[in-house]
Amino acid sequence: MAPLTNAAIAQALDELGDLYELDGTESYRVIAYRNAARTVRDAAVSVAGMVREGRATELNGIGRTLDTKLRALLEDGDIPKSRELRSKFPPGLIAVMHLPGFGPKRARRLYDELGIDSLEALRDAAGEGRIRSLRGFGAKVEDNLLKVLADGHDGGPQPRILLPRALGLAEQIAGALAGVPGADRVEIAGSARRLADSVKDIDVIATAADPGALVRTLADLPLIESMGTPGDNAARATTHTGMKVDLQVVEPDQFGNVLQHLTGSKAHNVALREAAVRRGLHVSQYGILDDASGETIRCPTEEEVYATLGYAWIPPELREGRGELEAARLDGGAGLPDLVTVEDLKGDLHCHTTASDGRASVEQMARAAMDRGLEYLAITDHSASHGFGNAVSADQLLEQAARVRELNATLDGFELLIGTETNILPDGSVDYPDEVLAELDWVIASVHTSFGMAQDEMTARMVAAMEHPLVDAIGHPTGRKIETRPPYALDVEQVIDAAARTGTMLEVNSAGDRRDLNDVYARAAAEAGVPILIDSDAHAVANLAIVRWGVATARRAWLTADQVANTRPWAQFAPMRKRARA
DNA sequence: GCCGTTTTCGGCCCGACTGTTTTCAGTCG
Repeated sequence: MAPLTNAAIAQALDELGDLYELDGTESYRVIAYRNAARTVRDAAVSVAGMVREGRATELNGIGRTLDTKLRALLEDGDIPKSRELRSKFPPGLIAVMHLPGFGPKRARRLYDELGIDSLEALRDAAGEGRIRSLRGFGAKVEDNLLKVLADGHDGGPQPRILLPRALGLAEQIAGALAGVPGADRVEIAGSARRLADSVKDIDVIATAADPGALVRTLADLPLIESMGTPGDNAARATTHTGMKVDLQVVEPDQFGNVLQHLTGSKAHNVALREAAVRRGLHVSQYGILDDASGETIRCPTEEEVYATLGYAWIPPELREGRGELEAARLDGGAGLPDLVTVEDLKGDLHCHTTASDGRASVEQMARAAMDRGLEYLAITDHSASHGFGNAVSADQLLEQAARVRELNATLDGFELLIGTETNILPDGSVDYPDEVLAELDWVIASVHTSFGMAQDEMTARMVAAMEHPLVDAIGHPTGRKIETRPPYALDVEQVIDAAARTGTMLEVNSAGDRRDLNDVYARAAAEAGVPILIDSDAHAVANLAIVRWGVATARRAWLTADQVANTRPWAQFAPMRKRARA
């Protein structure tokens, strides 16, 4: 049987949590399953492997009971308790439970009292007015339910907006509000501020002499489609693209508390508050209640919030409950990393031109890179067997190499490199002859075909490519597309090991729908000593700027400038290439 | 179910909102 992926294990734990919740078990057990599922999903190493080695309880939130259940899952393909509870509740009930406004209690009563076992049965019952007959349910619940179903909710996770688009909206809104006379501080909070892969809604927090003016300005913005009923100090709006926007205008003396609270993440805040309780402090968005004095400490800035709790200020990108609190402790923490910035980047090692599927010439890309202040740029058009855009034959590539070298000779203080993004074929070979690759300055190898291979085959394919002495780096190593395509089946742990062993760099591709490696894997790779690249993969001049998103992922991966290879000047980067070390 | 600078037992973040209710349960972030 194929080894279970972390995603599959996490799904099994979430399912059992759902079933326990329907069964009415105590809530802390359900929370424990959700926490464990999250830990497994975020793990950079194979959890199945850890279970087999008897090390699963080293993972945060996995104890002896869960270890036993995971063993059963790996050995028999299922958890006995899951099997038992599945026979007790119809599968459609979990979807009912996950509808907005519903939960385990309501789903259970609908099942027990009306026999509702699916979304279809629920829709029928609501249409016939049977829901409102139940005690505790009324006409409003029924109306809202029909609306939710009409909106296409199916009890699954709601689609999220990619960060570039969401942050673009948020920055427009915050910028407009900051320009209102009397507006003081205006900040974006939430997952957009943490630069997460995707965002559900936008939170904006402000201080202002005239809060009403901010609310009115928000309502009048062209990108706003509708407003909920605005209060004096808060409003909820919806953009034409369907994004929810929450604005809160708060008192200056608790701005830090609110900003910290609304930036999250939930996991970070829970960990922060649990640690605070042990020290007699209770954290909320309104302040920090000190048990000893009975006083509530209000903080104008986030720095004061963290300092009051005994921590250095923590960059939002790190607030995911992944060890940042321990590192930030003022009394003996290891210290937080000095995170890489866009300004640290000295070169871009992955871009395309009209030779393959780009929209600009070599010269245009080079000039644009120089205008951005970069010191080097590698032209890496797609290779001979590429299926879309123009395929570049070996001869064409060599001709392009000559042109690039000629142009490079005319560029003062800039290194224009000729490279390629060569395809990794299913057998792990690449699609140019070695003699051609040897003529180049730089080679990225990427998978663009046969995504459906089994994990061991795909891993072997990737490792074989890394064994190639002329492959300097692997592009978008897991192939995921955020919100639309899962990564291909890949043992990333093995890929990282092979990268470290062979001296192959791993890319964090900056495309807003890729950001691949992701934050978890990029962190693991850097910790294993693998040099990380942050590349634009630009297909047009303007796209060179999207390294912003790659840097965002790198920061969420705790990366310092030193761990990112292309923060170095060319003279230091050049000898790091595998071809220069042979 | 997990976990330990009070604890191997007894805790486990904090508050808002909604809809249904005469005081609160359930859900959400």
